[in-house]
Amino acid sequence: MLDERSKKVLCAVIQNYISHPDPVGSRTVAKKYSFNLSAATIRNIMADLEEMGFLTHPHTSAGRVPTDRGYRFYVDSLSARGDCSNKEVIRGLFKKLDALRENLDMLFSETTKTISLLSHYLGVAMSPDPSVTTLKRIELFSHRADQVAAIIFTDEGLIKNKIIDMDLNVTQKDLNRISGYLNSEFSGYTFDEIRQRILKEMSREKLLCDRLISKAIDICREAFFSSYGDLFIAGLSEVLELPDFSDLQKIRELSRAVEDKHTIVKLLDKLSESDGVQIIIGSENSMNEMKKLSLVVSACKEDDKPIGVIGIIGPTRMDYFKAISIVDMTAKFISRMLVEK
Amino acid sequence: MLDERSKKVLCAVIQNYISHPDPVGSRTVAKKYSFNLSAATIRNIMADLEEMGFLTHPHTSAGRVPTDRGYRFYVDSLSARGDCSNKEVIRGLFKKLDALRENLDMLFSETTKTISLLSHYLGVAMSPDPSVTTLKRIELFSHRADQVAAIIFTDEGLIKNKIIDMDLNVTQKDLNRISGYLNSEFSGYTFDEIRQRILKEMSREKLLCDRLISKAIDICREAFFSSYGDLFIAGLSEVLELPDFSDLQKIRELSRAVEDKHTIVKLLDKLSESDGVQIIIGSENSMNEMKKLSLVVSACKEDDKPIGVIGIIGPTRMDYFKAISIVDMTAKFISRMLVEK
DNA sequence: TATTAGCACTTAACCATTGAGAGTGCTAAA
DNA sequence: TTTAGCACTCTCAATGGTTAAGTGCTAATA
Repeated sequence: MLDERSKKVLCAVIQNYISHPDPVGSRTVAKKYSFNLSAATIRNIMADLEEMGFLTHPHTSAGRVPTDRGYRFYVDSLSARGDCSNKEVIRGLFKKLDALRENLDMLFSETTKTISLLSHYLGVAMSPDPSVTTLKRIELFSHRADQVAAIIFTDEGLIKNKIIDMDLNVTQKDLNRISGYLNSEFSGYTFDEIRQRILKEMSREKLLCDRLISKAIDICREAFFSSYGDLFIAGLSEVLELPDFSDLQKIRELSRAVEDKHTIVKLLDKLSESDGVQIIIGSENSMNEMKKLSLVVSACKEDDKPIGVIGIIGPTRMDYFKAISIVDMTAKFISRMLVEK
Repeated sequence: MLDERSKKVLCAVIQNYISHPDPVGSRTVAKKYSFNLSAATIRNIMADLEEMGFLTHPHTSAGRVPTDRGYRFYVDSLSARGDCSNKEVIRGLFKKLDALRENLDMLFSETTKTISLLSHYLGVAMSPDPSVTTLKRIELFSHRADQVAAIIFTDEGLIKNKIIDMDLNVTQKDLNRISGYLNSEFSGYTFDEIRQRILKEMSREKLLCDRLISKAIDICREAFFSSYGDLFIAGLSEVLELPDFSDLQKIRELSRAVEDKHTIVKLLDKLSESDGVQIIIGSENSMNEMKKLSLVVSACKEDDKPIGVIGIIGPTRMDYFKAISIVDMTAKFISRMLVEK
């Protein structure tokens, strides 16, 4: 449906627009990219591309600007991925290696900063959705009066604290028995599975007679009921330098999108299962707040277990090639690093 | 040095400017505030106030605008504090009561959101500087190969995880002995004191012979060496609605200030010792990034122990009265809540 | 002597006009 | 099928004139 020549013109328009935020005209394309065609011909082609929905007009006498569909075509044709051996990236990431040892949260938060510095867009990262992490061990301590502290270790190397309110006093001895029971019963299961099993257990009335075990189940319900991973975003000041966010209205939209972490979390959550770099352009996204932004993300995996999502948020007019290669490299780097450890 | 009338004019100018972001002229003051004086007289007074450094001129034919010194005078004369019984505030805060039970981090993060919603400025909160928190108990677990997880409970109710790299394998049994030793030795001391004691212990060569204890000291060094508290900031989209941040340059400055958490942490840290609401206006602040912003903060204390700092960051043209009362109430509310618990 | 009215002056903000420049669409010729 | 040419459209920046707000100063006033 698109002949070779049209494709080239489309890509030329997009590339030019990405590097230079003004609508691009037929003359520019004819001159800068060595088609042996006159401006008039290019003009005709561009008119066709517009009719097909790949380009638009801000107004009659302005050049062409890509639509989301245009970007999509461009991105899909960008097959050469990830191997832009950007030394800068590698060095930057190596420096962050230390942070990893500390804890995953630290790693993710540093990663977002690095990504944003490298890409000049927003860096995002989300630690794994707890529902798919696997319980390794749980330890319980009486904390303050009426409160129990649960320390949860996962196979992924995460440590989570939960403070649980209790309606009656429980001794440390009781807690030890409870944690013993929980570990023997639930260790090796994901939080999701544990939740489901708890629901089943609860229906067995026999167990409810054992006060301690019903207590244990209460604790579990609290401890494993945590919906989403943590979200990290960095680089707002970086992105405000872009001409795309030169007017107040757009900045407000952006800041709302960034502050409404819930939206982004839901979005990233959907993508955390898939492999490789994924791209969502503008309105392809179902979230209203993000309609004018694009996402380039990749899941990080340790062997086959998802251990988080990292990515870039930027304007639809984004340097997708650069973004893809940064995200790809970073995700692979983190995955590799975690396997080695 | 300032007669009663001048004071009143100054306050009138500032109040008007706070509620309405345009330079205020002599006519406005004469009309809106019932001085029985003509505009001309007000004009003379304003000229005097300008000479004394309380007001400025954006340009010759514009009205007056307060200087930082002017704001300072105004704020100092605002003695009626905190008792603006704002029902809204109270209700909003009560809702957050649940979050407290979870953990302090959650509480602080929610508090910033509430504060920003109520004030329409940035809400900030910093959890306590670890160096002044008191160790209640430490538990050690072998985590992954070569890694030990330290769970630190403080008297303040905080729980901290630290993952510590070990150069040699230690069994769980060893870890239990180590934690037993640490608890008997350091429980009840602040992190600062612990650090100092460790330095002393290390010089006693006798102990170094006991491999386990030297190991323990290694662990401590890692575990208690954490410089600052966590900083939470919320409400950027709120603050972008203000006319004070209507141009790009100012927004960039603001976003840089917000992203450079280190600067704010240092600033808040200085204020975490003092009692009551403290106010820093524009250039009174030593940090360059914050020269055009004001801070209204208060330390939260449990009995006499500092458990964090909360506050508001906004433009120098801030509704200080409202800000002060919100900060004061919130800080007192949190302090009270934590004592009761 | 303190206050006020009046007036000249300054400046920003708004508005309409203008011309240049960029780019298009269309037509007719190659 | 491609291209040259041309009329047309639209933005943008500069220009200039007008208005409104506000000042500072001076002279009159209570």
